[in-house]
Amino acid sequence: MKKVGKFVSYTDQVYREVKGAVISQDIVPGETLQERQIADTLGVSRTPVREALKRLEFEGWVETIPWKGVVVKEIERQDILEVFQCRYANEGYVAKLIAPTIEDAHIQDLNRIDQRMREAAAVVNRQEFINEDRNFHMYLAQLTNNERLIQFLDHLSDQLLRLGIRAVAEEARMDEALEEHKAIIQALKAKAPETAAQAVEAHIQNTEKVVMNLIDEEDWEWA
Amino acid sequence: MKKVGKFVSYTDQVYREVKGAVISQDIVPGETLQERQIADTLGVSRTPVREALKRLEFEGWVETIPWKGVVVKEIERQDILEVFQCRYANEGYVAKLIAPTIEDAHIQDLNRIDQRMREAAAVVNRQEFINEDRNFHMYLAQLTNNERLIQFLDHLSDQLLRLGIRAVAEEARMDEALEEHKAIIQALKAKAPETAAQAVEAHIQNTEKVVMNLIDEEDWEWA
DNA sequence: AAGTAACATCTGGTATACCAGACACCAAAC
DNA sequence: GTTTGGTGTCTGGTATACCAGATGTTACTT
Repeated sequence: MKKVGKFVSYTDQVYREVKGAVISQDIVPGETLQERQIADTLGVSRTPVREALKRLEFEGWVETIPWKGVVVKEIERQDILEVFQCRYANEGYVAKLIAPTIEDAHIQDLNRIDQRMREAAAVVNRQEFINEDRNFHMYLAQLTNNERLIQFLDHLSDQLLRLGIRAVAEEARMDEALEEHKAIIQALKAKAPETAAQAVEAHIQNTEKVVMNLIDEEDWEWA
Repeated sequence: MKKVGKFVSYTDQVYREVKGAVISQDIVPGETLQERQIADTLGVSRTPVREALKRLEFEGWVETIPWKGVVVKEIERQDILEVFQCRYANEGYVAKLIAPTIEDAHIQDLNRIDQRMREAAAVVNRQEFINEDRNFHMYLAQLTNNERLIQFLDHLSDQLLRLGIRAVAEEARMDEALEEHKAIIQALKAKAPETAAQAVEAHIQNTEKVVMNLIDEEDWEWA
Protein backbone atom coordinates (compact mmCIF):
# COMPACT_ATOMS: atom_id res chain seq x y z
CA MET A 1 0.00 0.00 0.00
CA LYS A 2 1.13 3.43 -0.81
CA LYS A 3 4.37 4.33 0.77
CA VAL A 4 6.73 7.12 0.02
CA GLY A 5 10.25 6.15 0.76
CA LYS A 6 10.49 4.43 4.09
CA PHE A 7 7.25 5.95 5.26
CA VAL A 8 4.74 3.46 6.54
CA SER A 9 1.40 4.84 7.55
CA TYR A 10 -0.18 4.11 10.87
CA THR A 11 -3.05 2.59 8.96
CA ASP A 12 -0.74 -0.07 7.57
CA GLN A 13 0.83 -0.70 10.95
CA VAL A 14 -2.54 -1.18 12.59
CA TYR A 15 -3.66 -3.37 9.70
CA ARG A 16 -0.69 -5.69 10.05
CA GLU A 17 -0.89 -5.71 13.82
CA VAL A 18 -4.53 -6.71 13.93
CA LYS A 19 -4.34 -9.13 11.02
CA GLY A 20 -1.36 -10.81 12.63
CA ALA A 21 -3.24 -11.09 15.89
CA VAL A 22 -6.17 -12.70 14.10
CA ILE A 23 -4.01 -15.16 12.21
CA SER A 24 -2.01 -16.16 15.24
CA GLN A 25 -5.19 -16.55 17.24
CA ASP A 26 -4.22 -13.87 19.71
CA ILE A 27 -7.62 -12.49 19.04
CA VAL A 28 -10.11 -15.28 19.24
CA PRO A 29 -13.15 -15.45 16.95
CA GLY A 30 -16.18 -13.94 18.54
CA GLU A 31 -14.15 -11.39 20.43
CA THR A 32 -15.25 -7.85 19.72
CA LEU A 33 -12.83 -5.09 18.89
CA GLN A 34 -13.55 -1.43 19.25
CA GLU A 35 -11.99 1.41 17.38
CA ARG A 36 -11.36 3.47 20.46
CA GLN A 37 -9.91 0.61 22.42
CA ILE A 38 -7.45 -0.34 19.70
CA ALA A 39 -6.59 3.30 19.14
CA ASP A 40 -5.79 3.76 22.82
CA THR A 41 -3.81 0.53 23.02
CA LEU A 42 -1.66 1.32 20.01
CA GLY A 43 -1.38 4.99 20.84
CA VAL A 44 -2.86 6.36 17.64
CA SER A 45 -6.09 8.09 16.85
CA ARG A 46 -9.26 6.42 15.63
CA THR A 47 -8.74 7.41 12.01
CA PRO A 48 -5.98 4.96 11.04
CA VAL A 49 -7.60 2.27 13.18
CA ARG A 50 -10.85 2.84 11.42
CA GLU A 51 -9.26 2.51 7.98
CA ALA A 52 -7.38 -0.62 8.96
CA LEU A 53 -10.55 -2.23 10.28
CA LYS A 54 -12.42 -1.31 7.11
CA ARG A 55 -9.78 -3.05 5.09
CA LEU A 56 -9.84 -6.11 7.29
CA GLU A 57 -13.59 -6.21 7.00
CA PHE A 58 -13.35 -6.01 3.24
CA GLU A 59 -10.90 -8.87 3.22
CA GLY A 60 -13.24 -10.93 5.31
CA TRP A 61 -11.22 -11.18 8.50
CA VAL A 62 -13.65 -9.31 10.67
CA GLU A 63 -17.27 -8.33 10.60
CA THR A 64 -18.85 -5.13 11.76
CA ILE A 65 -21.91 -5.52 13.90
CA PRO A 66 -23.60 -2.16 14.16
CA TRP A 67 -23.58 -0.60 17.60
CA LYS A 68 -21.66 -3.57 18.94
CA GLY A 69 -18.21 -3.47 17.49
CA VAL A 70 -15.99 -5.35 15.11
CA VAL A 71 -15.85 -9.07 15.73
CA VAL A 72 -13.31 -11.52 14.40
CA LYS A 73 -15.06 -13.86 12.02
CA GLU A 74 -15.25 -17.46 12.98
CA ILE A 75 -13.45 -19.84 10.70
CA GLU A 76 -15.81 -22.65 9.86
CA ARG A 77 -15.64 -25.92 8.02
CA GLN A 78 -17.35 -24.26 5.08
CA ASP A 79 -14.63 -21.61 4.89
CA ILE A 80 -11.90 -24.20 4.55
CA LEU A 81 -13.87 -26.00 1.88
CA GLU A 82 -14.35 -22.79 -0.05
CA VAL A 83 -10.68 -21.91 0.08
CA PHE A 84 -9.63 -25.32 -1.14
CA GLN A 85 -12.19 -25.25 -3.93
CA CYS A 86 -10.83 -21.93 -5.09
CA ARG A 87 -7.26 -23.12 -4.87
CA TYR A 88 -8.15 -26.26 -6.80
CA ALA A 89 -9.71 -24.33 -9.63
CA ASN A 90 -7.03 -21.69 -9.93
CA GLU A 91 -3.79 -23.44 -9.11
CA GLY A 92 -4.54 -26.24 -11.54
CA TYR A 93 -5.06 -23.63 -14.18
CA VAL A 94 -1.85 -21.88 -13.18
CA ALA A 95 0.11 -25.05 -13.85
CA LYS A 96 -1.59 -25.52 -17.21
CA LEU A 97 -0.78 -21.94 -18.09
CA ILE A 98 2.87 -21.80 -17.19
CA ALA A 99 4.00 -25.28 -18.23
CA PRO A 100 4.51 -24.50 -21.94
CA THR A 101 6.80 -21.55 -21.38
CA ILE A 102 8.60 -22.41 -18.16
CA GLU A 103 12.34 -21.87 -18.20
CA ASP A 104 15.22 -23.77 -16.66
CA ALA A 105 15.89 -20.95 -14.24
CA HIS A 106 12.37 -21.31 -12.89
CA ILE A 107 12.82 -25.03 -12.39
CA GLN A 108 16.01 -24.30 -10.51
CA ASP A 109 14.23 -21.82 -8.28
CA LEU A 110 11.55 -24.39 -7.54
CA ASN A 111 14.19 -26.97 -6.71
CA ARG A 112 15.79 -24.53 -4.32
CA ILE A 113 12.49 -24.05 -2.52
CA ASP A 114 12.06 -27.80 -2.52
CA GLN A 115 15.49 -28.20 -0.98
CA ARG A 116 14.68 -25.80 1.82
CA MET A 117 11.46 -27.67 2.48
CA ARG A 118 13.37 -30.95 2.75
CA GLU A 119 15.72 -29.40 5.23
CA ALA A 120 12.81 -28.10 7.25
CA ALA A 121 11.18 -31.52 7.16
CA ALA A 122 14.41 -33.17 8.27
CA VAL A 123 14.48 -31.19 11.49
CA VAL A 124 10.69 -31.19 11.76
CA ASN A 125 10.46 -27.41 11.55
CA ARG A 126 6.80 -27.17 10.68
CA GLN A 127 6.61 -23.41 10.58
CA GLU A 128 9.47 -23.16 8.13
CA PHE A 129 7.99 -25.98 6.08
CA ILE A 130 4.70 -24.17 5.78
CA ASN A 131 6.33 -20.88 4.88
CA GLU A 132 8.31 -22.47 2.08
CA ASP A 133 5.26 -24.38 0.91
CA ARG A 134 3.50 -21.13 0.48
CA ASN A 135 6.49 -19.74 -1.40
CA PHE A 136 6.35 -22.73 -3.70
CA HIS A 137 2.73 -22.21 -4.64
CA MET A 138 3.02 -18.46 -4.93
CA TYR A 139 6.10 -18.80 -7.09
CA LEU A 140 4.07 -20.79 -9.58
CA ALA A 141 1.29 -18.24 -9.46
CA GLN A 142 3.68 -15.38 -10.12
CA LEU A 143 4.90 -17.01 -13.30
CA THR A 144 1.50 -16.34 -14.84
CA ASN A 145 2.07 -12.58 -14.61
CA ASN A 146 -1.64 -12.39 -13.90
CA GLU A 147 -1.90 -9.90 -11.06
CA ARG A 148 -5.53 -10.69 -10.33
CA LEU A 149 -4.83 -14.38 -10.08
CA ILE A 150 -1.78 -13.81 -7.91
CA GLN A 151 -3.64 -11.55 -5.52
CA PHE A 152 -6.56 -13.94 -5.22
CA LEU A 153 -4.34 -16.92 -4.44
CA ASP A 154 -2.31 -14.87 -2.03
CA HIS A 155 -5.41 -13.90 -0.17
CA LEU A 156 -6.61 -17.50 -0.07
CA SER A 157 -3.28 -18.64 1.35
CA ASP A 158 -3.52 -15.99 4.02
CA GLN A 159 -6.76 -17.44 5.23
CA LEU A 160 -5.27 -20.88 5.62
CA LEU A 161 -2.62 -19.45 7.93
CA ARG A 162 -5.20 -19.42 10.69
CA LEU A 163 -5.10 -23.21 10.59
CA GLY A 164 -1.57 -22.90 11.87
CA ILE A 165 0.72 -25.87 11.58
CA ARG A 166 -2.11 -28.34 11.81
CA ALA A 167 -1.90 -29.16 8.11
CA VAL A 168 1.43 -30.89 8.68
CA ALA A 169 0.82 -32.15 12.16
CA GLU A 170 1.91 -35.60 11.07
CA GLU A 171 5.47 -35.84 9.87
CA ALA A 172 4.45 -38.33 7.24
CA ARG A 173 2.37 -35.67 5.53
CA MET A 174 5.45 -33.55 4.99
CA ASP A 175 7.12 -36.35 3.03
CA GLU A 176 3.97 -36.90 1.00
CA ALA A 177 3.74 -33.22 0.20
CA LEU A 178 7.36 -33.20 -0.89
CA GLU A 179 6.74 -36.07 -3.26
CA GLU A 180 3.73 -34.31 -4.70
CA HIS A 181 5.77 -31.17 -5.22
CA LYS A 182 8.42 -33.23 -6.97
CA ALA A 183 5.78 -34.56 -9.35
CA ILE A 184 4.68 -31.02 -10.09
CA ILE A 185 8.21 -29.90 -10.82
CA GLN A 186 8.81 -32.84 -13.11
CA ALA A 187 5.64 -32.24 -15.08
CA LEU A 188 6.54 -28.58 -15.45
CA LYS A 189 10.06 -29.44 -16.51
CA ALA A 190 8.57 -31.70 -19.17
CA LYS A 191 6.40 -28.74 -20.21
CA ALA A 192 3.34 -30.96 -19.91
CA PRO A 193 0.38 -28.71 -19.10
CA GLU A 194 -2.22 -31.38 -18.43
CA THR A 195 0.09 -33.53 -16.34
CA ALA A 196 1.21 -30.53 -14.33
CA ALA A 197 -2.35 -29.44 -13.73
CA GLN A 198 -3.31 -32.90 -12.57
CA ALA A 199 -0.30 -33.05 -10.26
CA VAL A 200 -1.24 -29.73 -8.70
CA GLU A 201 -4.87 -30.70 -8.38
CA ALA A 202 -3.96 -33.98 -6.73
CA HIS A 203 -1.63 -32.20 -4.34
CA ILE A 204 -4.27 -29.74 -3.29
CA GLN A 205 -6.89 -32.41 -2.95
CA ASN A 206 -4.59 -34.43 -0.70
CA THR A 207 -3.82 -31.42 1.43
CA GLU A 208 -7.50 -30.70 1.70
CA LYS A 209 -8.21 -34.25 2.86
CA VAL A 210 -5.58 -34.05 5.58
CA VAL A 211 -6.87 -30.70 6.78
CA MET A 212 -10.51 -31.73 6.71
CA ASN A 213 -9.76 -34.91 8.62
CA LEU A 214 -7.99 -32.93 11.28
CA ILE A 215 -10.86 -30.52 11.52
CA ASP A 216 -13.41 -33.28 11.83
CA GLU A 217 -11.34 -35.14 14.40
CA GLU A 218 -10.51 -32.26 16.69
CA ASP A 219 -13.22 -30.79 18.75
CA TRP A 220 -13.43 -27.99 16.28
CA GLU A 221 -14.64 -25.35 18.62
CA TRP A 222 -13.89 -22.32 16.46
CA ALA A 223 -16.96 -23.05 14.44
CA MET B 1 -21.93 -2.64 3.44
CA LYS B 2 -23.25 -2.21 6.86
CA LYS B 3 -26.62 -0.67 6.95
CA VAL B 4 -29.15 -0.41 9.68
CA GLY B 5 -32.61 -0.37 8.34
CA LYS B 6 -32.83 1.96 5.40
CA PHE B 7 -29.72 3.78 6.44
CA VAL B 8 -27.11 4.05 3.74
CA SER B 9 -23.90 5.72 4.70
CA TYR B 10 -22.41 8.56 2.76
CA THR B 11 -19.40 6.37 2.21
CA ASP B 12 -21.52 3.91 0.25
CA GLN B 13 -23.18 6.64 -1.73
CA VAL B 14 -19.86 8.14 -2.74
CA TYR B 15 -18.53 4.68 -3.54
CA ARG B 16 -21.38 3.89 -5.91
CA GLU B 17 -21.33 7.33 -7.43
CA VAL B 18 -17.65 7.25 -8.28
CA LYS B 19 -17.58 3.60 -9.31
CA GLY B 20 -20.53 4.21 -11.60
CA ALA B 21 -18.79 7.19 -13.12
CA VAL B 22 -15.71 5.11 -13.78
CA ILE B 23 -17.64 2.23 -15.34
CA SER B 24 -19.71 4.49 -17.54
CA GLN B 25 -16.59 6.34 -18.59
CA ASP B 26 -17.82 9.62 -17.18
CA ILE B 27 -14.47 9.78 -15.54
CA VAL B 28 -11.84 9.02 -18.09
CA PRO B 29 -8.70 7.05 -17.23
CA GLY B 30 -5.81 9.28 -16.36
CA GLU B 31 -8.07 11.89 -14.86
CA THR B 32 -7.12 12.73 -11.30
CA LEU B 33 -9.64 12.92 -8.52
CA GLN B 34 -9.14 14.77 -5.29
CA GLU B 35 -10.75 14.07 -1.98
CA ARG B 36 -11.60 17.69 -1.35
CA GLN B 37 -12.98 18.28 -4.81
CA ILE B 38 -15.30 15.28 -4.67
CA ALA B 39 -16.32 16.17 -1.15
CA ASP B 40 -17.29 19.67 -2.23
CA THR B 41 -19.11 18.44 -5.32
CA LEU B 42 -21.17 15.89 -3.44
CA GLY B 43 -21.66 18.09 -0.42
CA VAL B 44 -20.14 15.80 2.16
CA SER B 45 -16.95 15.95 4.15
CA ARG B 46 -13.66 14.34 3.22
CA THR B 47 -14.10 11.41 5.56
CA PRO B 48 -16.69 9.38 3.63
CA VAL B 49 -15.04 10.35 0.35
CA ARG B 50 -11.74 9.15 1.67
CA GLU B 51 -13.17 5.80 2.71
CA ALA B 52 -14.93 5.31 -0.60
CA LEU B 53 -11.73 6.06 -2.51
CA LYS B 54 -9.78 3.64 -0.34
CA ARG B 55 -12.23 0.94 -1.20
CA LEU B 56 -12.10 1.74 -4.88
CA GLU B 57 -8.33 1.66 -4.74
CA PHE B 58 -8.42 -1.69 -3.03
CA GLU B 59 -10.72 -3.03 -5.73
CA GLY B 60 -8.35 -1.80 -8.39
CA TRP B 61 -10.50 0.88 -9.96
CA VAL B 62 -8.27 3.78 -9.06
CA GLU B 63 -4.70 4.31 -8.03
CA THR B 64 -3.31 6.75 -5.53
CA ILE B 65 -0.36 8.73 -6.69
CA PRO B 66 1.22 10.43 -3.70
CA TRP B 67 0.93 14.20 -3.64
CA LYS B 68 -0.92 14.11 -6.94
CA GLY B 69 -4.28 12.61 -6.28
CA VAL B 70 -6.30 9.56 -7.14
CA VAL B 71 -6.30 8.63 -10.79
CA VAL B 72 -8.64 6.28 -12.59
CA LYS B 73 -6.65 3.29 -13.69
CA GLU B 74 -6.26 2.78 -17.36
CA ILE B 75 -7.81 -0.38 -18.69
CA GLU B 76 -5.23 -2.09 -20.80
CA ARG B 77 -5.09 -5.10 -23.05
CA GLN B 78 -3.35 -6.99 -20.28
CA ASP B 79 -6.24 -6.30 -17.90
CA ILE B 80 -8.75 -7.85 -20.25
CA LEU B 81 -6.54 -10.86 -20.73
CA GLU B 82 -6.20 -11.31 -17.00
CA VAL B 83 -9.92 -11.09 -16.41
CA PHE B 84 -10.68 -13.64 -19.08
CA GLN B 85 -7.99 -15.98 -17.77
CA CYS B 86 -9.54 -15.81 -14.34
CA ARG B 87 -13.02 -16.34 -15.68
CA TYR B 88 -11.84 -19.29 -17.73
CA ALA B 89 -10.27 -20.99 -14.75
CA ASN B 90 -13.12 -20.39 -12.35
CA GLU B 91 -16.26 -20.59 -14.43
CA GLY B 92 -15.21 -23.87 -15.97
CA TYR B 93 -14.74 -25.22 -12.49
CA VAL B 94 -18.11 -23.84 -11.45
CA ALA B 95 -19.80 -25.84 -14.16
CA LYS B 96 -17.93 -28.97 -13.16
CA LEU B 97 -18.93 -28.41 -9.58
CA ILE B 98 -22.63 -27.79 -9.97
CA ALA B 99 -23.46 -30.21 -12.78
CA PRO B 100 -23.86 -33.33 -10.61
CA THR B 101 -26.35 -31.80 -8.23
CA ILE B 102 -28.23 -29.35 -10.38
CA GLU B 103 -32.00 -29.43 -10.05
CA ASP B 104 -34.82 -28.98 -12.52
CA ALA B 105 -35.79 -25.71 -10.94
CA HIS B 106 -32.34 -24.35 -11.67
CA ILE B 107 -32.54 -25.42 -15.30
CA GLN B 108 -35.85 -23.63 -15.52
CA ASP B 109 -34.36 -20.48 -14.06
CA LEU B 110 -31.55 -20.64 -16.60
CA ASN B 111 -34.04 -21.09 -19.39
CA ARG B 112 -35.93 -18.05 -18.20
CA ILE B 113 -32.74 -15.98 -18.34
CA ASP B 114 -32.05 -17.44 -21.76
CA GLN B 115 -35.53 -16.44 -22.89
CA ARG B 116 -35.02 -12.86 -21.78
CA MET B 117 -31.72 -12.77 -23.63
CA ARG B 118 -33.38 -13.97 -26.80
CA GLU B 119 -35.98 -11.26 -26.50
CA ALA B 120 -33.25 -8.68 -25.97
CA ALA B 121 -31.38 -10.02 -28.99
CA ALA B 122 -34.55 -9.89 -31.10
CA VAL B 123 -34.91 -6.15 -30.57
CA VAL B 124 -31.15 -5.64 -30.52
CA ASN B 125 -31.16 -4.31 -26.99
CA ARG B 126 -27.49 -4.75 -26.27
CA GLN B 127 -27.55 -3.34 -22.75
CA GLU B 128 -30.30 -5.67 -21.67
CA PHE B 129 -28.54 -8.57 -23.36
CA ILE B 130 -25.36 -7.88 -21.44
CA ASN B 131 -27.18 -7.50 -18.15
CA GLU B 132 -28.90 -10.84 -18.55
CA ASP B 133 -25.69 -12.46 -19.71
CA ARG B 134 -24.12 -11.43 -16.46
CA ASN B 135 -27.11 -12.80 -14.59
CA PHE B 136 -26.66 -16.09 -16.39
CA HIS B 137 -23.05 -16.48 -15.39
CA MET B 138 -23.57 -15.27 -11.84
CA TYR B 139 -26.53 -17.60 -11.42
CA LEU B 140 -24.24 -20.52 -12.16
CA ALA B 141 -21.66 -19.20 -9.75
CA GLN B 142 -24.21 -18.84 -6.98
CA LEU B 143 -25.18 -22.48 -7.25
CA THR B 144 -21.76 -23.38 -5.87
CA ASN B 145 -22.59 -21.70 -2.56
CA ASN B 146 -18.93 -20.71 -2.49
CA GLU B 147 -18.99 -17.11 -1.33
CA ARG B 148 -15.34 -16.50 -2.19
CA LEU B 149 -15.79 -17.79 -5.71
CA ILE B 150 -18.97 -15.79 -6.19
CA GLN B 151 -17.40 -12.57 -5.00
CA PHE B 152 -14.33 -13.04 -7.17
CA LEU B 153 -16.37 -13.68 -10.31
CA ASP B 154 -18.66 -10.78 -9.49
CA HIS B 155 -15.71 -8.48 -9.21
CA LEU B 156 -14.28 -9.75 -12.49
CA SER B 157 -17.59 -9.14 -14.25
CA ASP B 158 -17.65 -5.62 -12.88
CA GLN B 159 -14.39 -4.87 -14.55
CA LEU B 160 -15.65 -5.99 -17.92
CA LEU B 161 -18.49 -3.49 -17.65
CA ARG B 162 -16.06 -0.79 -18.64
CA LEU B 163 -15.91 -2.39 -22.05
CA GLY B 164 -19.50 -1.35 -22.45
CA ILE B 165 -21.54 -2.99 -25.13
CA ARG B 166 -18.58 -3.57 -27.37
CA ALA B 167 -18.59 -7.29 -26.69
CA VAL B 168 -21.81 -7.69 -28.62
CA ALA B 169 -21.28 -4.96 -31.15
CA GLU B 170 -22.10 -7.41 -33.91
CA GLU B 171 -25.56 -8.86 -33.80
CA ALA B 172 -24.23 -12.18 -34.99
CA ARG B 173 -22.26 -12.54 -31.77
CA MET B 174 -25.44 -12.40 -29.75
CA ASP B 175 -26.80 -15.42 -31.60
CA GLU B 176 -23.55 -17.27 -31.15
CA ALA B 177 -23.54 -16.53 -27.45
CA LEU B 178 -27.08 -17.77 -27.14
CA GLU B 179 -26.16 -21.04 -28.81
CA GLU B 180 -23.22 -21.44 -26.47
CA HIS B 181 -25.44 -20.81 -23.49
CA LYS B 182 -27.85 -23.41 -24.79
CA ALA B 183 -25.01 -25.92 -24.94
CA ILE B 184 -24.12 -25.11 -21.34
CA ILE B 185 -27.68 -25.57 -20.18
CA GLN B 186 -27.97 -28.90 -21.98
CA ALA B 187 -24.75 -30.23 -20.49
CA LEU B 188 -25.90 -29.18 -17.04
CA LYS B 189 -29.30 -30.74 -17.55
CA ALA B 190 -27.53 -33.97 -18.49
CA LYS B 191 -25.52 -33.59 -15.26
CA ALA B 192 -22.32 -33.98 -17.28
CA PRO B 193 -19.57 -32.12 -15.41
CA GLU B 194 -16.83 -32.39 -18.01
CA THR B 195 -19.08 -31.50 -20.92
CA ALA B 196 -20.50 -28.56 -19.04
CA ALA B 197 -17.06 -27.30 -18.11
CA GLN B 198 -15.92 -27.55 -21.70
CA ALA B 199 -19.01 -25.73 -22.91
CA VAL B 200 -18.39 -22.90 -20.46
CA GLU B 201 -14.72 -22.72 -21.31
CA ALA B 202 -15.46 -22.61 -25.01
CA HIS B 203 -18.03 -19.88 -24.46
CA ILE B 204 -15.62 -17.75 -22.50
CA GLN B 205 -12.85 -18.31 -24.97
CA ASN B 206 -15.10 -17.22 -27.83
CA THR B 207 -16.18 -14.13 -25.96
CA GLU B 208 -12.56 -13.33 -25.25
CA LYS B 209 -11.68 -13.65 -28.93
CA VAL B 210 -14.43 -11.26 -29.94
CA VAL B 211 -13.44 -8.74 -27.32
CA MET B 212 -9.75 -8.95 -28.07
CA ASN B 213 -10.35 -8.53 -31.77
CA LEU B 214 -12.38 -5.44 -31.11
CA ILE B 215 -9.69 -4.05 -28.87
CA ASP B 216 -6.98 -4.68 -31.42
CA GLU B 217 -9.04 -3.23 -34.25
CA GLU B 218 -10.20 -0.06 -32.56
CA ASP B 219 -7.71 2.61 -31.95
CA TRP B 220 -7.57 1.48 -28.40
CA GLU B 221 -6.59 4.72 -26.88
CA TRP B 222 -7.39 3.90 -23.27
CA ALA B 223 -4.19 1.97 -23.03
C1' DA C 1 19.23 36.30 -18.96
C1' DA C 2 20.08 32.40 -16.08
C1' DG C 3 20.17 30.18 -11.85
C1' DT C 4 18.73 29.51 -7.29
C1' DA C 5 16.49 29.94 -3.03
C1' DA C 6 12.32 30.89 -0.54
C1' DC C 7 7.61 30.40 -0.22
C1' DA C 8 2.70 29.60 -1.34
C1' DT C 9 -0.06 25.94 -1.98
C1' DC C 10 -1.10 21.64 -3.48
C1' DT C 11 -1.61 16.65 -1.60
C1' DG C 12 -2.91 12.84 1.68
C1' DG C 13 -2.30 11.47 6.82
C1' DT C 14 -3.75 12.14 11.36
C1' DA C 15 -6.14 13.87 15.52
C1' DT C 16 -10.16 15.42 17.52
C1' DA C 17 -14.94 16.92 18.36
C1' DC C 18 -19.58 16.12 17.84
C1' DC C 19 -23.83 13.56 16.46
C1' DA C 20 -27.50 10.07 16.37
C1' DG C 21 -28.83 5.37 16.90
C1' DA C 22 -29.04 1.43 20.05
C1' DC C 23 -29.11 -0.64 24.25
C1' DA C 24 -28.59 -1.76 29.15
C1' DC C 25 -29.91 -0.59 33.46
C1' DC C 26 -32.28 1.24 37.16
C1' DA C 27 -35.94 3.62 39.25
C1' DA C 28 -40.59 4.47 39.66
C1' DA C 29 -45.31 3.09 39.09
C1' DC C 30 -48.67 -0.40 39.43
C1' DG D 1 -42.87 -8.87 41.94
C1' DT D 2 -43.52 -7.22 37.40
C1' DT D 3 -43.64 -3.94 34.00
C1' DT D 4 -42.42 0.27 31.90
C1' DG D 5 -40.15 4.40 30.81
C1' DG D 6 -36.35 7.42 30.97
C1' DT D 7 -31.55 8.19 30.93
C1' DG D 8 -26.60 7.36 30.69
C1' DT D 9 -23.29 5.54 27.86
C1' DC D 10 -21.86 2.53 24.64
C1' DT D 11 -21.21 2.31 19.32
C1' DG D 12 -19.82 3.85 14.52
C1' DG D 13 -20.59 7.96 11.15
C1' DT D 14 -19.30 12.45 9.96
C1' DA D 15 -17.16 17.06 9.95
C1' DT D 16 -13.29 19.71 10.70
C1' DA D 17 -8.68 21.36 11.99
C1' DC D 18 -3.98 20.76 11.61
C1' DC D 19 0.44 18.69 9.97
C1' DA D 20 4.29 17.32 6.97
C1' DG D 21 5.95 16.08 2.55
C1' DA D 22 6.23 17.46 -2.26
C1' DT D 23 6.04 20.68 -5.92
C1' DG D 24 5.85 24.57 -8.82
C1' DT D 25 6.36 29.46 -9.12
C1' DT D 26 8.14 33.72 -8.18
C1' DA D 27 11.41 36.91 -6.96
C1' DC D 28 15.91 38.03 -6.01
C1' DT D 29 20.80 37.48 -6.82
C1' DT D 30 24.61 37.08 -9.89
